Amino acid sequence: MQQKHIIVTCNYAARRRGLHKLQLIREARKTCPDVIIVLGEDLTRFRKASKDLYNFLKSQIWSGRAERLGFDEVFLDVSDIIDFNLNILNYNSLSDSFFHLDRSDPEVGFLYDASYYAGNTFPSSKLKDPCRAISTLSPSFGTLSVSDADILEVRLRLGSHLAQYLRHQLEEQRGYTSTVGISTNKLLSKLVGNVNKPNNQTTLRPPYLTTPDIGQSNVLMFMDDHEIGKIPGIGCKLSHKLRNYALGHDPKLDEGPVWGPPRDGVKARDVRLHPVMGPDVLAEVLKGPGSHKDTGSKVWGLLHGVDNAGIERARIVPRQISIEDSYLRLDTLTQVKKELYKLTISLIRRMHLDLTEADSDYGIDRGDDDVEDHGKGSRGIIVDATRRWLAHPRTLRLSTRPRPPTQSDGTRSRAFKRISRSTPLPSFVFRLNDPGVLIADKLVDEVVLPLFSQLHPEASDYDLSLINVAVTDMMETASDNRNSGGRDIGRMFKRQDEVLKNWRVEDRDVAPSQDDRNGLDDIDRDTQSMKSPLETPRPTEVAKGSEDEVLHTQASLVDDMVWDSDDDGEPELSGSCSTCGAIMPPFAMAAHERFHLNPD
DNA sequence: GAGGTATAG
DNA sequence: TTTTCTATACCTC
Repeated sequence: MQQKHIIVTCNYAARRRGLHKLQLIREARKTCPDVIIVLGEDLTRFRKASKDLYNFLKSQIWSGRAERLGFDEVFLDVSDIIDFNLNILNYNSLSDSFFHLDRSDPEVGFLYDASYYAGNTFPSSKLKDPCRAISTLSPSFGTLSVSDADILEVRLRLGSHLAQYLRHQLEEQRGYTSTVGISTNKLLSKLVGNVNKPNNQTTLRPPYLTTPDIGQSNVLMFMDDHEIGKIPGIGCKLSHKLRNYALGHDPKLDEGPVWGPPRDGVKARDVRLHPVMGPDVLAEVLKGPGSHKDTGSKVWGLLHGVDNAGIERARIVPRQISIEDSYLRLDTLTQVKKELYKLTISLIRRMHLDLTEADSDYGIDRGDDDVEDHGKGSRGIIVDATRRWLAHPRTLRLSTRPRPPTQSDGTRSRAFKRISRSTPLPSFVFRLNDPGVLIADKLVDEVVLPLFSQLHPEASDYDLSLINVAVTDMMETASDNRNSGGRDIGRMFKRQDEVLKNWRVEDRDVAPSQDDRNGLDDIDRDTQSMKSPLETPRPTEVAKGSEDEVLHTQASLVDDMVWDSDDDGEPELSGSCSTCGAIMPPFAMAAHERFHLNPD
């Protein structure tokens, strides 16, 4: 798929032929003359497919904990499902197990063989040893002290079967193939998902701890062989510093333009086993602008497969929406105005697509927020008084990337940084029955151009390689509950009175003044205390998807470890739906039941 | 709050 | 040409 002069992404067939992401078009054609390149400028379809993928996967799990990573990956926390099935597992007949997918309906689920893993494992099992570790789980299970390692073994097996089931459902019901990793946290499940791709799944086998009787931890073994830069959370800056350090260079004496994979061969083990290495040394090595406070211990954890980050529910609305374009040359005000106008039109359209929904009672609708079809043409900005805003951004930001001035000594400065200015977003952009073109026009004149002048005060002393226009600082309208999985709804309703003071949820609603906003800031979940997966090993799955055809379908399943059933913060004033288990205030249940009866 | 850095797909 | 177009979290001031 092409953007500008670049192949931005390609499917596995193309990769097998030697193509890769961010490759120049001409290179790609040379490598693979019969390549089919499609323009990939309009991502509307992909956004929609991504949303569909996410909603589908989320609908299959109990916890509501489904987190997106990009368009095509989803982490799922399925701990509760695994624990439920673990508790009712009959160890005398593992081969004839039934996996329950519904707490209250024992008919819902599938048959499976709990004496082995579904799909691949890492390390791969040469010989199928179906009964390993299970011998210790005797019929007297209840009175025996079963080791954490044995429980983890079974939980991961269950996870592997659930993953296989979900992948099958995804293919049957949605037509997406997928790749999945199953482990106890996001880091491990994502990485182990890479072991067999595409269209496959891999479970990271125990032991997760190194012990005298069991032996070396598979987690360490697995992590140790990873290139330092392949570890999620260690990007090019950190890996560069780590490489320099591990190779014995004085970080200050680092020289040479480090580009591409500069120096290879530095693995996680090289850093981990480096003399005197530890969180403090790492903190020292990695410190610098842009690194966060905790970098040392964070990276030290990553090297050991430790990742305490929980799986976060996706938000109803994004935190920001931005539209950008890059240019070979952009240095006149006339050109700039034209581009700002184009970007602003796009931005308004995206705001309507992603920040509004069809109006409906209780905010519990049939999920039909498909305004996409109306929003396509460049002038086709939706004008629809029956829609309402899900969130009002309060800030508009304009960023540019000035082309670095060529130095007199011929050396081109490498700095390629963005600069930005922001300002409150005027409320006229929320008028749903004004033509978008007029809104964009007004916005450019009154807000965007002044911002541009702030960024570039000299009338014609700029050469821009990029412009970005963004809206940020979303104020969500609290009557929507669809991303809460039921958990926060009690709290949201408690706040509704205050919220309604500020927001007209109708056609002409206007953003409240900044002074008026009440306690919406801490609408986030209570902070949970989390344990290290290695201290308390419990299975997690990550599913990633195959990158086939049009759709990148990476779904990551993470089976718990973060949430215990006793602290999920459900509000007291709520009932739960007998069909789907969603938690909601009693008065919302009637409408919710109608939703089940009439799904589309 | 404002502006910038780092990371990811 | 460290590139494309986004999105997020977190840093300092």
